[in-house]
Amino acid sequence: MDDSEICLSFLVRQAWLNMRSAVDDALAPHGLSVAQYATLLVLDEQPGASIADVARVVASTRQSANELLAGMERAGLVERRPHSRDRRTQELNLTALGRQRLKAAKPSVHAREGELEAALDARERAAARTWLAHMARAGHLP
Amino acid sequence: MDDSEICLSFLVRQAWLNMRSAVDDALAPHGLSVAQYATLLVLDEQPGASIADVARVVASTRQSANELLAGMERAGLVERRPHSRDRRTQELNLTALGRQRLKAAKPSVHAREGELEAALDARERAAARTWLAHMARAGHLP
DNA sequence: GATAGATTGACAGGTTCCTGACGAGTATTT
DNA sequence: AAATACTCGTCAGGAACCTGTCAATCTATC
Repeated sequence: MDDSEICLSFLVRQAWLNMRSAVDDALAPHGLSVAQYATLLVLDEQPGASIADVARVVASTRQSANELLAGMERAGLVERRPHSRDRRTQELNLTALGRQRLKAAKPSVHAREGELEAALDARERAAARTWLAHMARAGHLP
Repeated sequence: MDDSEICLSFLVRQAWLNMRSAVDDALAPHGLSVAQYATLLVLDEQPGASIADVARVVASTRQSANELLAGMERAGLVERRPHSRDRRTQELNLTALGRQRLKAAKPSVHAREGELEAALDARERAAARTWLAHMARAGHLP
C-alpha cells in the first residue's frame, strides 16, 4: 500500500481522527462531546480533583479545562466548590446527573471502539496497545 | 492494569499529541509546521494536485488547506496556477525552495520518529502499523 | 518569621480549524 | 440542448484551543 511512504505520525493522526469521529457519534445520543466524556471519566476516577489536575490528565491546558468545565457546570454535569484546605483551588465532583450520563455513555463508547477493531485478532490488539502506551510516554524522560 | 479502564481513543490521542510535538520540534529548525510538512509531502507525491485534493488526502477541509496554502505560497514553498483544462481548479506545485526544504526536513522527521519507537522490537512496530492502518480506515463502509 | 519560588484559577488576545453558504464551472441526465 | 446535480475556490462567522499574563495563595528556604 502507498501508506509506507507516508509519515508514521500521519497514520496515527488519521487513526485518531477516525476513532474520534466514531466516539463522537456514539456520544451524540447522550448529549456529550468527547472532551466532556474524558473529563467525566477523570472526575469519576479522581473525585475532588482540581481544574489543573484535569488539564494534566487529559494533556490539555488549565484554560481549556476551565472553559470546558464552565460549560459542564452550566449543564449540571459537575459541581465546583472551594477546596477545604487550599483556598486557591476548587474541588470538582460529578453530580448525580453527570454520574448517570457517564454510566449510560460508557457502554456505547466501548462497543463502538470494539466494533472498530473487531477485524483484528487479540495479538495485534495487544501489541498496538503496548506500542501506543509507549509512544504516548516516550520523550518525557530527558 | 489501569490502561484497561482508560478509553482506547485517549491512548491514541496521547500518542498522536506526543508524536506531533516531537515532529514539530524536529521541523522547527527547518521553518516548517507539521501541516506544512504534510502538504509538501502530498504535493511531492502528487504534483499538480488541487486544493480539494490536498484537503482530502490530509483529512482536512478545503478552507483549511486554502489558508495553509496561501501562507505557503507567500513563503515561496508552493506555486498555484490555473488548471489548463478545468477553470475552477488550481494546479499546485512545489517550488525549488519547497522541494529543497522537504528534502532537508525529511531525514530529521524520520530520525525523530525512529528515535521514539527505538525501544520497541520489529514485531510490535509492524503490528502497530497494521493496527493503525486498519483503525484509520475502519468505519467508512456504512 | 520573612521572603523567594511555585502553583491555581482567571482574563485578554491570537491561532487554527471548522461549518455554512455563495457564484462559477463541470458532469450527468433527460 | 436543457436541466439537474456535483465540484471547485472563497468569504463570513464561530468553536476550540493555546500562549502570556495577573493577583492570590501555598510551600520551602534562610
